[in-house]
Amino acid sequence: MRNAFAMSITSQETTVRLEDQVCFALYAAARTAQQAYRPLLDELGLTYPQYLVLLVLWEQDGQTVSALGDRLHLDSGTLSPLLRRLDEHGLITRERQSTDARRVSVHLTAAGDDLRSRAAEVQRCLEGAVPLPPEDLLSLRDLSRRFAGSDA
Amino acid sequence: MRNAFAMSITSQETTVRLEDQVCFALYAAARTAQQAYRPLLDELGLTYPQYLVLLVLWEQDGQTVSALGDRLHLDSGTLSPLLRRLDEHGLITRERQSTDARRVSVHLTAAGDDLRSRAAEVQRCLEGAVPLPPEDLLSLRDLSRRFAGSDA
DNA sequence: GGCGAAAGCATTGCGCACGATTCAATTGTG
DNA sequence: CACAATTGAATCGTGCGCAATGCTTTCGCC
Repeated sequence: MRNAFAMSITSQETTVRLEDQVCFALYAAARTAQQAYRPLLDELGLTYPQYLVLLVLWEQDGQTVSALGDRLHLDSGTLSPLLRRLDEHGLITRERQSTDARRVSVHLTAAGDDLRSRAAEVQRCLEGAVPLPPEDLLSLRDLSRRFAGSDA
Repeated sequence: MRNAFAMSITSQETTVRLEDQVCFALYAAARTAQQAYRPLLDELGLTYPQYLVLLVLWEQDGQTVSALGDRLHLDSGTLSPLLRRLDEHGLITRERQSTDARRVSVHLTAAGDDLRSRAAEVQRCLEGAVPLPPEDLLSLRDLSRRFAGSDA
């Protein structure tokens, strides 16, 4: 609103600066985070979204596709091919539920379960690499959650 | 290391909870931000990264591909096809510099410049839609910048 | 001037994200 | 029971993101 008058004069006036934008900062920070994970996850043959799926399955095995999607805020259009690749890599299996043949439950294989301890090492490697003090990380996490959780 | 013993008993012990992770919070928040922009940018025929490129060009026209990449933290593998689509949509033109034929400078067309005022409207629509108080948004932006800026 | 190294950009390949659509299976309703 | 509506997952098309590769151009250095 504040530049309403200036905007009416010439299009040169509406300077929306990139660096002022919260959304761009989030966009850049999220990609920075994934880049930090990449070299470590490469050794496990995982992408970051695949790692997140395993994280959810390690918490509780045998969840449905839509349950995974609820946790990760992803739909079947993203998860189905991702799960197919995890299946092809031998980390999970998928099977239609007998009680409701619409649902597909996702289960870890032994190989998928074995990655858990190696993934814990990934976490330890990254904890030391973050340049922000712990209290700022907590603030960043909580603010991000509130930002994202608002639409849920 | 703290769960090394427990880990040797059963793999159930290394619980890295998804919701505790800063990186997942950033990942989810960044996608939430893009989803907030999407319906508004759809009316302009833009994606969010395309909008960011135009934002940079509205600040200063005629920048090179690598200059845009520096601002947005994107490489030519991402920008080249994105710029080609903006070109095909008639919003920008690209031309090799005569002084240095390696460089390609990107210029707004009249149509690209006209989008500027409509984009300002997008900003105003979103400002009211964000559920966080302004001071929290500033905190989120600055923490995100520090998180991302550390690797620069 | 010649020539190897580096810069700048384009292309390719793969894996997300997401809207839209499709399809089977289930649920709800009369 | 019939049948319309809904649900759950898969598929498709488009557009990022990014590593790897290739190619032209420029620069550095002799």
